[in-house]
Formats: sequence, structure tokens, C-alpha cells
Amino acid sequence: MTATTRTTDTPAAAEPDWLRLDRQICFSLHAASRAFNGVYRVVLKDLGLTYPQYLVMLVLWERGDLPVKQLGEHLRLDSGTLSPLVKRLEAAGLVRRERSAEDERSVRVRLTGEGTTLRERAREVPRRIVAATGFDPAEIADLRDRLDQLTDTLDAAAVAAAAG
Amino acid sequence: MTATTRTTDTPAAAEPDWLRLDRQICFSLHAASRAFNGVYRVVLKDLGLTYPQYLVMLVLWERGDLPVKQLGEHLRLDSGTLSPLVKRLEAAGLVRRERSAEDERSVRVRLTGEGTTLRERAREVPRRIVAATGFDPAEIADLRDRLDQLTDTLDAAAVAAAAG
DNA sequence: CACAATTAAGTTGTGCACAATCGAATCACC
DNA sequence: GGTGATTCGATTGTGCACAACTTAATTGTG
Repeated sequence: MTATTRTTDTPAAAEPDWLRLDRQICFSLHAASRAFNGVYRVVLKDLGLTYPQYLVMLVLWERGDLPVKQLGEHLRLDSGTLSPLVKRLEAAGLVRRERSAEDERSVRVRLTGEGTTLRERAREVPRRIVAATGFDPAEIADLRDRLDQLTDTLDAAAVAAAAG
Repeated sequence: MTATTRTTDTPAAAEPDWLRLDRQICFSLHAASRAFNGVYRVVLKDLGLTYPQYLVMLVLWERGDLPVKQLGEHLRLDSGTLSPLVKRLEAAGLVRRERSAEDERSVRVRLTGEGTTLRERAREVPRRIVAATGFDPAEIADLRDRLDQLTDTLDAAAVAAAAG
């Protein structure tokens, strides 16, 4: 019943492990990313934030008011993603967007009182997320380091592949 | 460690490392997932496939024709994602959708000749992806295992949190 | 000063993820 | 055999990611 009839004549031996590993790692990373998203969706529901919106708020809480440009640099997101996202945060009353006086091309994202206050209610979030992973801090730190390394290498490879 | 001027009165001691780790791991996973997507975008361009479309084709190449339902189980995706995706594959001439005779609720996704042939051109993809990661197969296998474990734990936690 | 190049946001269009909902087919149970 | 529950898929609506393009402000150079 598991046996769907193989239409191809390709024996398993023709596809070595490392060929299949690729599928595994892309499956796994994709699935892990979405699983994380799912946990954040549940945990952030009370705050009325999505996962990317929470990331933006984290940066603002930590760094203070920032232009959209710098927000994008911290999060590696472009204006096509950030513009509507920040507008939704503004509609929710958490931030205001203000044209800079010195450089009128720039829009500064400023926390409102409500946005600042939300930080208090968000304090429980990290603890709940860490608990949900079932990993201890050392394991998380190790995984994070590997993922960061992977990201750097992949970014460089994508640039090289696009250029070459 | 506190390079930025803290506007809050919260001393660093009140926010232990593991509180900040959360942000790191969510940043890292998010970034790694998008970086992977970027590499696949470049590598799959020639084939005219997106990353999720490639995942669907991988399943079909390996398992043969499948109903949408089982496709979703393999990929952990629901019909809201798969229906339009499969239609785009059909529009590209790679698959056909056929209502099952035994159970008319079910739609079977069948590879066309063109869809089957595409597998040959896709053979180079895994090698290029593995190369782009800069990891050797053992490291990839280890990372994959951790991510799978993480996904399982997170899925369970999301269900538990939603229920409780 | 004038004008080309650059930069910051925003807009448009495509595609993915997922919740909620619906219609049709099937199944279970009386 | 009829009726309620379940299953499959499709659809709708919201939000994110990113490429390509537009607009407006700024900078650099003659």
C-alpha cells in the first residue's frame, strides 16, 4: 500500500545519499522555519503581532527610533516588505512614520506610547519560545551559530551564482 | 555588550542571555530560510521552478503520481497552498490534475512527459545546493537532524499552546 | 547654477503560507 | 434507504518575500 508503482527505472543505487541529503536539508529547514512561525503565531496572538512584525518591534525596542532603511538593514528586508508592514504597525497604533527634516527622502519609524508599553507584555514571549524548542540555551546557541554561518555562505554563493 | 544607549531603566542583568538568545535563534532561522530560498531561486531559474514547486516535483519524481492530499502530507502543506501551486505547475505543462474515478473528491496529480523529462535537467541542482552551503555531507546531516527534532518539538508545542 | 547619478520610500505584480469557509462526495449508523 | 458527520479540494482573505519600477530628494561634477 505504501508501494506506489514506480514508473521510473531508476534504482536507488543511482542516487547516492548526498544527492538525497539536499532534499532533506531543504525540507528540514523549510519545515523548521514554518514550525517556528507556527509557535510564534500562537504566542504572539495576544499581542496582535505577526512574527515579522514582532521582529521589527524587537529592533525598535532595542535600538530606538530608526529610519526604514536601517530597519531593513538590521532585518535584511527591503522596502517592498517593510513599507506595508510598518504601515500595518502604524494602523495598529504602535508606531508613527515621520519624514526626516534633514533628509526628506528618509522616513523615521517612531514608537508610540502604546508601542513602548507593549514591550512589557512581550517580556514573556522569549521564555515561552525557548521552552517550546525543548532545547537548552547551549544547544540553541550552537544551532544559531551554524545557521548564521550557513546564511553567510549561502548569501555569498547566491551572489556568486547570480554574477557568474 | 550594551553598545547602544539603553533608554529603559532595565539593567542588563534583568535580561539574561537566554532571553536575548530567542531573538537570535528566530532571526537566524528566518534569515537562513530566506538565504536558502535565494540560492534555490538562482539555481532553479533555468528550470522555471520556484523552491516550493521544486519540492512538489521532487515528491512526484520519487513517489510517482499522488492525490493532492498525500502531496500535502509529505510536504506538510494544506490545500490553500497546494491548489494554486499545482495549478501553476499544470499551466507550465509539468503535471495534469485528474479527478479520481474511485473517489471523486480526490484529485490525482500526474506528471506529464515534460514533467518527467525535467528530472534530467534537475539532476545538477542538489550538487549545486550542497556546494553552496559550504558544508560537508556529515555536517549537513547533523544540521538536518537537529532541525527535524526542533520541528517536531515546535509542532507539538504549538498544538499544546493552542489547546491550553 | 545646471544636470546626471545616486539614494530612500513607495508601488505593483507574482508567488507562498495559512486560517476560515464552502460544496460535493463519501462514510457511518440507525 | 435516509441522515448526520467526515473528508477532499477549492476559494477567499490577510500577510510576508522579493523583483522591477516609480517618484522625490540629495549629491556630485562641470
